[in-house]
Formats: sequence, C-alpha cells, structure tokens
Amino acid sequence: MSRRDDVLATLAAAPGFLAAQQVYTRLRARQIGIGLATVYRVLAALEAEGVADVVRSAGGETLYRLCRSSGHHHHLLCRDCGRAEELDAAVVERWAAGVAREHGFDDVSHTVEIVGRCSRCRG
Amino acid sequence: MSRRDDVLATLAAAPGFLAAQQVYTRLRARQIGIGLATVYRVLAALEAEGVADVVRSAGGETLYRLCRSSGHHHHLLCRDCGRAEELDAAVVERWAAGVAREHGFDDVSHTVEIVGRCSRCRG
DNA sequence: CTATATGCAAAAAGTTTGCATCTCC
DNA sequence: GGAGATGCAAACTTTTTGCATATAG
Repeated sequence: MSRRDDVLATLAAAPGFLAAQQVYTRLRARQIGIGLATVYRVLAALEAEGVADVVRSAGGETLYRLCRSSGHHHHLLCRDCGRAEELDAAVVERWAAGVAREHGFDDVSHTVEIVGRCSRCRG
Repeated sequence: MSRRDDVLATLAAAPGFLAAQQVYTRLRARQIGIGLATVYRVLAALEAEGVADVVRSAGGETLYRLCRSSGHHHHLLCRDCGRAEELDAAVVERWAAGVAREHGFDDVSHTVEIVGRCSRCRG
C-alpha cells in the first residue's frame, strides 16, 4: 500500500477536517512509518487534484478532508467535535454572483464556512 | 504617537487587507522604528477588540483590515488589487441559520468571502 | 515609582525543500 | 537501469515569547 493510500485511508476514516500533523500522528499510531514530508506532499497533491477540500484553521494550520461530492459546495462544521457536513448551496452561489455584479466585480469565486454546534455536542 | 496609532494609521491608509509583514514594511519605509513583534501584538489586540477584521490568505498569512462597519458583515475582495468592499448580507445570515437548523446545528457563526476581479482591474 | 509598551533576539509552529535511498516497472 | 516515491534533516516563513529597556502616568 502506497503512502498515498495510507493518507487517503486516514482522511476517509475521519469525520471532519484533519491537519497534516494529525494525519501523520494517526498513521504513526498505526505503526505506519511515514514521514511528515510525505504527508504534506500527498495532501498537496490531493488538493491539486481536487480530491481533498482545504480550509485554514483559526490557528493557521491547513486542514484537509476528502471531498464527498464532486461539485462546488460549502461546509457546516461543528466547532466542538469537528464534524463537517457538506452543503450544496445554489442559493449562495446566486447571491454571491449577484452581489459581485452589483459592485462591478467579475470572475467570482467564494468561500462559505458555517460553524456551529451539532446536536450531539449540544447534549 | 504610540505604535498602536502607527499601526492603525497604516491600516487606515490601505484599501484592502494587509499582512503583518506589510504593515511592518510600510512603517519602516516611513522611518518609523517599530519592531515586528509590536506589529503582531498590536494587530492581535485590534482583532481582540473587534477593531480589525481578519482573514487568512491562501499562503497561510493572517491579513488585517480595519472594520468599516460595526455590525456583522462580509467581504468582496479583488484578487488583483486587494481592494475590499464590505457587504451587508442579511440574506446569507438567514440562509446560514436555516441550513444549520436543518442539520441540527445550533449557535452558528459563519464566514463568507467573495473573491473576484474588480472593474478597475478588469481593464 | 509602578505598570505598560516596546525592541531585539531567540524560540515555536507549520510547511517546504534538498538529497540520498528505496521501489516498482 | 530509470522515474517517481519516500524518509530524514535542514531550511524557511510566519507568528509568539522572554527579557531587558524605555515610556507614561
């Protein structure tokens, strides 16, 4: 099994986003002798291929997660357990495009992240 | 004039977001002998006070800008010149809250960044 | 005089790169 | 044997911290 597959398996097993360091730690915990550099290289490749989503944490880390849907989408993230749900958001798409046009902006892309507390964590 | 005011003046003079390093460079260019550590400390304070907006760049830097409106808002950012316009977005607010509720999420906050090319940069 | 602010340099934290080795074809 | 993958360690970038000095009230 290639290191790439090891990283993919780790991401696939996670409910939400993982930092590179977390991927590394989990693999080492499973006795897989991967290097941190390889983790970073694989994650960068997955991002480039569009296989993984990327968000930046408040602490400045880069977090990765496998894309569950292929198209453009957004995330709903639990701030306590890190659980992430992917959202389809035609409404925001249209909103974003419209607002941009009003301001004379073109060629628009956007980021939407919603963070809250999920039912499980609300207790 | 305190270093805090120097940093505030620099942010106020910028059309968009600035990285800490840019604030530092601009101040040094104006013969102001500030330390990089102070820039970071002041920016962190401004963020904590809610005086400055913060976004993370794709490169992992933390970018700062003075808030122009006091309430919650979003940004429309030009990817070429960095010009940023602040948006009021009642529509997204409602959308975000609604989507969250559907998924059993509570206590929601969100981030929306729209990036495009402004009329000036489109040529 | 005491508390806070500041500068410098060192230290962290996260990420990337150089390079030798190892693997698979 | 050769291209690409990998590990390790060193380098880099951004940000934070320790500590001594300077400044404000």
